[in-house]
Amino acid sequence: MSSTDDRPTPSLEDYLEAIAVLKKRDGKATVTALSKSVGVKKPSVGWALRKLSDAGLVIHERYGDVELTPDGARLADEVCRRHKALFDFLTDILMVDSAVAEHDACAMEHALSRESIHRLEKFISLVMQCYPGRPDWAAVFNRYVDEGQDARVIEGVLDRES
Amino acid sequence: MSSTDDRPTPSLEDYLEAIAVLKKRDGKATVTALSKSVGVKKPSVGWALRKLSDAGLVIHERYGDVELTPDGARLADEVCRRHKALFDFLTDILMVDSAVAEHDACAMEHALSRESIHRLEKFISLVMQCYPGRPDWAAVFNRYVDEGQDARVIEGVLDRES
DNA sequence: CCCGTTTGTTAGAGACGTCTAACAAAGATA
DNA sequence: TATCTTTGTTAGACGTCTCTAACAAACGGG
Repeated sequence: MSSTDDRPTPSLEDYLEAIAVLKKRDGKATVTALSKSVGVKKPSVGWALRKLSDAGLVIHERYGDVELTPDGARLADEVCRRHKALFDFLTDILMVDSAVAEHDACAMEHALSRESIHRLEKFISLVMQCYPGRPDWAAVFNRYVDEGQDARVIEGVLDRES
Repeated sequence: MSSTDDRPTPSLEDYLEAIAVLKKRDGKATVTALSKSVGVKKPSVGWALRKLSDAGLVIHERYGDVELTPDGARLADEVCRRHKALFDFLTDILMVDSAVAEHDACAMEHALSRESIHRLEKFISLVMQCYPGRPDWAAVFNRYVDEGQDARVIEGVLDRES
């Protein structure tokens, strides 16, 4: 029954993700950059940083840059992974327009349980590696998911079943 | 760029969906039933009904049952469709546990653009009808989406490309 | 027909997340 | 160093959505 775990609110996850992205892209995350990136005014960033700070997810001293704590970094990575999986699925598999996919991924990334995200990632990589599916897709995919096998093993399975 | 259109808030969409489901299941939607179904207290339902009523989506006279206006019914149907597509994808294709899928679908159903939902529905029906994919899945799927062809046509495409 | 139960509503409070307006600190430029 | 600009913070308001407590209408059995 533990599907969504305990996460920061969607809003706070957005800030967390933006901090991670900015740090990777620019080397640092400032209030102004966050404000632009998240699409809110600066006082809202201040509010969020206070919240994240209280939750032990960021370090932010007055007028300083924003740093992620280890917990914050871990959570930010998770959000980014969810975002990427959804975006990849939408663009690579459903072939949705990339701006729309970005938008949808942003909105959905807060709602995916660990179980679903895991299976979605597996699904994407399976489809990517192994376009030409064959009869018992369900069995193949299930095996892939359960055992985390790579493409070669799948190929064996497919051969066996085709 | 019109991807998400203008929708009621996620919260109001939940109420709208619940009304539609209850009307289908029980023949009517009462405040108490909505309260249980949505998982909020009755005054919250009252608040939502006021909002939906102001938006012209439901009719609700004091102490009476809730009725959907045509606009409300249309929107409710859209939400249900998004819910179903996500749920079907999670269960039938990703094979996520159905309780988890239900939970995730509920949470994501507010975030899918028309474009994505359309392609997702097509994808599901394609996979369902035509499990054994073949080489150029992308081309096949694109054609299917663009032209809304049924399984027989797809089979032709597949034959041509295998 | 009266009374208890169920159902629905009103009033008011409170968390979340945003905004504007005004101010304070830092940094650049002369 | 005095000032201008950029950046960040504070204070306070607002809209959404929820809750609890208290009350009012409707309903059903005696």
